Amino acid sequence: MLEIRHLKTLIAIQESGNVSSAARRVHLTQSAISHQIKALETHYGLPLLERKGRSYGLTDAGKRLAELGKTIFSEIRRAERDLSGMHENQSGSMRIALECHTCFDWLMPVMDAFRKAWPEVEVDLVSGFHSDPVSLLDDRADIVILSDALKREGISYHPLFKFEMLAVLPIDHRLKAKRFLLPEDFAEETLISYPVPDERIDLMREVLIPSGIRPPRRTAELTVAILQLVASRRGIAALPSWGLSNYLEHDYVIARRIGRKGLWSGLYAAMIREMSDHPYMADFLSLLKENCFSKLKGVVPI
Amino acid sequence: MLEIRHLKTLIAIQESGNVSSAARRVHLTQSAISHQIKALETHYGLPLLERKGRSYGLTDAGKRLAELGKTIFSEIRRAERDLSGMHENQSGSMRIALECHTCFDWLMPVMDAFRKAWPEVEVDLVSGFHSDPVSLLDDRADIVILSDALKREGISYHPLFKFEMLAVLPIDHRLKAKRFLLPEDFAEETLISYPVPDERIDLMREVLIPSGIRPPRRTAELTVAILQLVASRRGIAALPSWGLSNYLEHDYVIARRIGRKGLWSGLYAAMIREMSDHPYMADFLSLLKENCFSKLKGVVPI
DNA sequence: GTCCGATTATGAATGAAATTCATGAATTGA
DNA sequence: TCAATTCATGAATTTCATTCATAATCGGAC
Repeated sequence: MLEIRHLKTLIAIQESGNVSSAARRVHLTQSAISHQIKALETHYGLPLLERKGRSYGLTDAGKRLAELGKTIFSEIRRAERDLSGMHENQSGSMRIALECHTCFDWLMPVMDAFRKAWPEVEVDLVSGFHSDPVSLLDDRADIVILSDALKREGISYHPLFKFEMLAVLPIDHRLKAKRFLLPEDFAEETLISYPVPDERIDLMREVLIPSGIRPPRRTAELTVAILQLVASRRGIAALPSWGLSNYLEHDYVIARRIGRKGLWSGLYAAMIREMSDHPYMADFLSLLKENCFSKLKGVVPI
Repeated sequence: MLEIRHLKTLIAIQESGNVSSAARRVHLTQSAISHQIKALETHYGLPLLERKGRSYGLTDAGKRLAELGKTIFSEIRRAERDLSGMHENQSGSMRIALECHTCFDWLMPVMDAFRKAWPEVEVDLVSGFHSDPVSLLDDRADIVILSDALKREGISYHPLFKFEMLAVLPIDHRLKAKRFLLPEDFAEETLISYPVPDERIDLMREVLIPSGIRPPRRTAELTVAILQLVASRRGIAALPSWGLSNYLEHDYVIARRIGRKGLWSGLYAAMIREMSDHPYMADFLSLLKENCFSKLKGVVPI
């Protein structure tokens, strides 16, 4: 009766807080999830979801099953790693290139976990950015984390997640009363960003350039440095929501939506198609996804 | 990809030593098992079964997955017990009646495990035998372990396993050269058995009475006592193969097949249909089955 | 209050995929 | 060598999870 897929679903619900986005996460329709849960509930004769108006969470029983799921998945991964160890190909290289500066923040723990699991694989971060990041796969990198998936033959793209870019303002900024910012609002501000060309900045490419607005820019290498500049009123920035929660909670800065619907961006992992068969690559990908969804607030599956 | 059912299958193969009987165990055809294993093998790119002529077992990879299965199932059972604990009905009674004397031997560990898991349930062994054991369910027992499944309305029967009854002889018996015994062979022997009427002895009911042979009988309450009497040449007995392996290995007695095809008997658990819904009953049943197949040699699913 | 948007529930239809069926090949024991 | 087992495999079938279509529910905006 109980199947792996049920546990996957429950965990997705727990982590995303509602059925619809859990459905997206496990690549099913909302209907499928509802049916699954209902089947489980009638089987165990216990409610698994708490449907109290807006707040929608797992009951104790649901939580217990989600917990079961987590231990089971970690057991499965351990076993599958052991299996991979019985293969020949357990050594190799993994050069990771990042298009997105902020990604350093969550990539580190993933890399650590990976190194533990695959001590024979040589992991490297490829620094230096490129106008066509995919071309790095030709010689300099084995996997590229990038935000635009321009398909190219022979390259496989693995969607990681979607997230919102928020405008970051000092706490007492003149725009703080607005619920969301419009392109005009940026006209008189200095935009603080990573040191990359305009077209590599989502806010510029998607919002400001189309509106003909070109605010002065100032750059910093590290996310914390950008935030510090914002906090000290040197300008405003646009950063992924998931990198911000800590600073927002401590009232270091404030964040506002960009445009009525928000400015959304997606992250993908790209690699030479043949590479994705390598067990260690598959494992890295699953570590990657798992980590995003369980650790990063506000990320949504693509 | 990997699913619960695969793990069930692998464990069944490991415990039964070949695909066909594993198939019976999981209530599938042999073909289904083959397909399943093949799918797993191509997915992991590793062989899971060792097909070396006669000896047919799991490879290291297969063993690793079977191990994974076992830990997963024990996790699942733990979780499901916790879920049952969230129910109201966690107390109750469980009076077990046995038709088969030898069953005491393997029932004890099951009862112990059960008592640990369901401390609130009062477990009792109902002693005293009955010509119609099912009728015990009317008032004196909640579950009956019996060897013949005469269906009765409102009673649910749960097949446990099938096993062979072997004739047990002293090591230097005159019949020791025979590969199997025929009814005539019993004519001059004393039959040592549990103290129950002729019709309750499989050997009598199925073999000797139909052949008009009525050897003298002598009885003992305990299996060890019967074996002792046999070893000291007071007669021969017929006992389930799974209760014998210890004694055979130590050359305390020898065992021979009864009839060319052997004398087979089946064991069932019967209970009032409504009872089988109770979570603790379901749990007891699964403990029961699990225990039979993993601990008893030579038992086959029905 | 009610209209709208978002979210969940549910029955029926669909479709993918697991299972069975029908064989063939391989091995063993008589 | 012949029957009897056991496993493998491609095709047919059946099962059952998922999707589709739609209703119900709920909260917030006006």
